[in-house]
Amino acid sequence: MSAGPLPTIHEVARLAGVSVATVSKTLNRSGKVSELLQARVNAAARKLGYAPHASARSLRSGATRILGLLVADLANPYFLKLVESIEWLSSAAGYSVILCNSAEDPGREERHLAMLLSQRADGVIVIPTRRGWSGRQAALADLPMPGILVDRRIEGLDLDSVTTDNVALGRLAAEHLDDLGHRRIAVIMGSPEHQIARHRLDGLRSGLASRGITLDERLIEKDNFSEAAGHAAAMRLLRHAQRPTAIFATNNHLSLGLLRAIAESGLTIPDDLSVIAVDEPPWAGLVRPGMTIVTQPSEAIAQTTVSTLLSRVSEGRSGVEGEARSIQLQPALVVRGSTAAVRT
Amino acid sequence: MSAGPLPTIHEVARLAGVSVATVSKTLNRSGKVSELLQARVNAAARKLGYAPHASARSLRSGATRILGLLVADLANPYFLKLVESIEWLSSAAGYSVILCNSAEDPGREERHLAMLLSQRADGVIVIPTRRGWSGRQAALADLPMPGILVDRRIEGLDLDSVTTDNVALGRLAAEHLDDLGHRRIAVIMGSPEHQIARHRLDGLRSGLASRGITLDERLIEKDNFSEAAGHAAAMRLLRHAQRPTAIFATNNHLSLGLLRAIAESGLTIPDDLSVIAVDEPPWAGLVRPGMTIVTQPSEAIAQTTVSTLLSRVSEGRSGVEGEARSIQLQPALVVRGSTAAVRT
DNA sequence: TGGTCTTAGTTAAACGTTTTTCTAATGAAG
DNA sequence: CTTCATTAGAAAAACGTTTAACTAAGACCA
Repeated sequence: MSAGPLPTIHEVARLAGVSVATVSKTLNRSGKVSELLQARVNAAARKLGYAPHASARSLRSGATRILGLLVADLANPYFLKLVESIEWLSSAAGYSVILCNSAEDPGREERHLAMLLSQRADGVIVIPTRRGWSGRQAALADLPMPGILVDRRIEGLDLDSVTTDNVALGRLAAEHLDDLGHRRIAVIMGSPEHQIARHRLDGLRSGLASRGITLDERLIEKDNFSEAAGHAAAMRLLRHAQRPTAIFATNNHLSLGLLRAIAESGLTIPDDLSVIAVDEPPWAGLVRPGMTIVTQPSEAIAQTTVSTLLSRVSEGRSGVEGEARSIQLQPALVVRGSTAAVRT
Repeated sequence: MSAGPLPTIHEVARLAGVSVATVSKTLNRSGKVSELLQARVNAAARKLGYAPHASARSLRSGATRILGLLVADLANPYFLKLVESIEWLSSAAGYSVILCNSAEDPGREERHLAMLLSQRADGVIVIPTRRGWSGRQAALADLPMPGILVDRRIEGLDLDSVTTDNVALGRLAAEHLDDLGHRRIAVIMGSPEHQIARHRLDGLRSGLASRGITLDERLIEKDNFSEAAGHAAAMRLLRHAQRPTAIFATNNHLSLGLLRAIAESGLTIPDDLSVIAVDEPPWAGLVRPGMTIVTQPSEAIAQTTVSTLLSRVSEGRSGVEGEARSIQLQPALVVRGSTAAVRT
């Protein structure tokens, strides 16, 4: 915070003894400029510490090289991983990222979207809030720039999307538990209105069914996605007359609550109970025998998201409409010590 | 992604039957416009779905209403909390945030800084990387917009800063452990070159000293800040001939490693060992008796940061130089079950 | 009545780029 | 020696705002 006003392209041009057009062409490597003048221009620019004015540039050129990243909930470690990767990839591709946290509040989400529109972001990546989309798909559909949904899809909205195959995720858990001989399997599923939770449960159910096992509906705990809810649900399950031999927690918060409940009950994993969770929480190392998990391919999701969006961006706003790509990526099973063969 | 080109202020003006100046004044509530015309303008703007072009606006007005947020390491939960709060407060104040993660890489940090300069952010918030600042303070000092350092300070750089009083933090830990009668106190401090770690250690040492206790230098484990380092250090301490009765881990990653080591050793907290950590990690609930911690006031830090920066912004670039404010906020002790009176 | 003050509104300049159009110079071809 | 392309570079227009400078119309006053 010392220098006065920043140098403009005109001052660079004057110092180099050329026209502003030549400076622009040199700095952008567009058009033909002789070696000699290029050298003079570059020297002048360096000497003055010239930094092109992004607003002026985008006003004229129509591109901002800014991406909007609208996240439903930054506190969710899985979303955070996505944010990290997306920021990394975007900046590698020469784009800056405006971060917006909607904190699961549709109102904030809408305001942020309006801001990104005013900002003329070249593209918008949206991890949408769980609720409040019923009447507001329009806000996204009418966006004049390319947009892409991540992790959660919005029903009835014709937009590119990248998500985990959550049915497959549930099925992976089912197959693993069956392989270990489990029959009394419980699920802490979170909110039954949430599409993702439903898909995971469906996957589990159908996976078990295809092995000839019927999921006991009384062992499905539904509530919300908080740690407290996970804890409460776990407590109910553990007090059950016939305790389940395995529990599937469909989300990070829930599994944290589950683990706390198990610790408080003095039970031992996996001797008394097998546990399988979703995604690698940062504290996975704390669970003694290691956590068996089904993971979403966050890296690949980020990568696909950014490359799909950027390809739409370069297609131009004239990109052929009505053929939204909806990409599903496959989860993976990571077996560690928290699941074991059922005691006979 | 449906509508064609976005409407400009001219089209709003034409539809409302007024001049563009009148539209501008109405929308910005600057200058005098009659009720009648205001109504016509607002109606026209709404009808067309007009969203002012931020680049054009800032080109002319000189302000972008964008803040740059340069974070040393997004994966650090404490920094993440700061990011969340800062984004929240900024957006409440009408500013958008460009998020940059330097991932502790000075090179990335420098490139991001250049980008924020080009972007003409109105202000820049920097949580600087640990290393690589020796020769590069210039990059920050020469920034033509207000900047502010958070969490870490850079020696010899005359810039506003908001940090935790880390000496006080160490002292809090010292007093608590002394109150419980601990004498053999170990520290897992991370890198000794890191100012923050040094301050915390200094605080612990001086706190103990003022109670007449000398910190055993052989129980100070120095390495880096990774979980692995924390684990290794803990293992060494636990194997010590005379095991310490309490361990102070100065950072989130380190305490995670420490807890893992304790779990693997089959020791019980706090019966065999008291543990005190810094900051509330998301998995604090997993530790059975609850974690005793010294917390940094992340909310207050974010608040102070944003308000200080924004006041600098409104002071204008002519803000009186050379009187950088360096603000220190006080940590707090949260006593839970992981510390207990030493066994006699 | 004629002059001066306000006031609501318009006109036009300016912000710093990119890009289209134009110019002058060089060289090749006839 | 013309004529015609080709080329490197310059001049100028344009992007969409804000804002300074201007104008016309009342209102007020002597």
